[in-house]
Amino acid sequence: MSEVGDVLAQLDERKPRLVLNVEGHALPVTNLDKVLWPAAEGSSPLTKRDLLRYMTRVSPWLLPHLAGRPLFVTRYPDGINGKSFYQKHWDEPPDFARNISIYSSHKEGDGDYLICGNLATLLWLSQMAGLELHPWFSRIDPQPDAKGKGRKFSGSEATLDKSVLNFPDFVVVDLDPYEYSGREGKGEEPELHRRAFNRTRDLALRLRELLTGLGLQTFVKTSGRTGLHLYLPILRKFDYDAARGIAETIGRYALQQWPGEVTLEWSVERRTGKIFFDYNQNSRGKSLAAIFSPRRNALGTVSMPVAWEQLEEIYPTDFTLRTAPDLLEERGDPWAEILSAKQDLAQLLEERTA
DNA sequence: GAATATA
DNA sequence: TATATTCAACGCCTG
DNA sequence: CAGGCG
Ligand SMILES: [Mn+2]
Ligand SMILES: [Mn+2]
Repeated sequence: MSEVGDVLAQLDERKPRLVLNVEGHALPVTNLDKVLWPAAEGSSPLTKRDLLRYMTRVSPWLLPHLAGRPLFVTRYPDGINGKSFYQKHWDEPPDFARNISIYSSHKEGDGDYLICGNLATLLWLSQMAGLELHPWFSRIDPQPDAKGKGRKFSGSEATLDKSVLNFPDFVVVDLDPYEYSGREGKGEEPELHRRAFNRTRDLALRLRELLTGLGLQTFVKTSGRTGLHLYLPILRKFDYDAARGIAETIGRYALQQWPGEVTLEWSVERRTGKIFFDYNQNSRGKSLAAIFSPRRNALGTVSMPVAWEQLEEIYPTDFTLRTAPDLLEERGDPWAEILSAKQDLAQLLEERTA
């Protein structure tokens, strides 16, 4: 039996706690019937067992996207309505998990970061109620496009600066609609609604047209909450600062082209009515919710990749812990080849400035 | 959620 | 054995 | 340096 089928069969045993055998590793899992996503309008509750099943089923598509990337999580031990917190470092991760030492400017010293390279690590994070996965945009493997870059990440800022971890695989754009439905409580973030999502979708389609015109291939996914994530895969010739500069340039162009739709404002209140073009995540140690990551959303939505041709037919709530695995098995992952579609921005800039 | 301390 | 307490991030920008 | 922000 496949590893996925084997773990799913073990999870069918209706005990509240089990010791899973995952690829030969013993993994204790507890509180399997604890509700992490309470029942909402039109949806039954989702438990920790449901989370483990979901992660197991999507793992064949998810793990390749996490390979070699430092990963942190948002933990919700008491469910999505309970207290949550980020966790980047683990004292003593299980022996099947990989930990690497990376310099941190904040700490002025080294810290250990987790890299998730197997199903056991993924399910251990679920047991820790690490629902939301946040992988870096850079990774430790220099193959195939960063062969000369350093592979030592600790000791000093200078060492990390010149290492492969300072060179992201993507320029990313986070599109967050700040059009409010009017039903939000005071001080709350805008909730998902049709008009705001449709505007965000239309902006994404225009951005795609712009980038296609420059000969660039872009990938799109739902964030799992209200907006969209655009990823532009690049050869690792530019560091994070340069990637951020490119995203900012695209953002300034978009603001000038569509001033009624786009905002680059850092102040939340000044974003009202517009779509926040967030280029600020192009930074070492920052992240967006991973592809296929569950989110803090009443319906149990996940971040789902979408083919551009399908973007006008979808809505973020189409993709949940319940629905995404079947869809993935039917249609496959539109992002599967993203690392084979890396583009030479250095050459493009050279051509266009020449 | 887990480790630790205390009754 | 049961309960209480503590802990779990950080990079960048602006004033 | 503190506070805002994601
Ligand atoms: Mn977003
Ligand atoms: Mn954002």
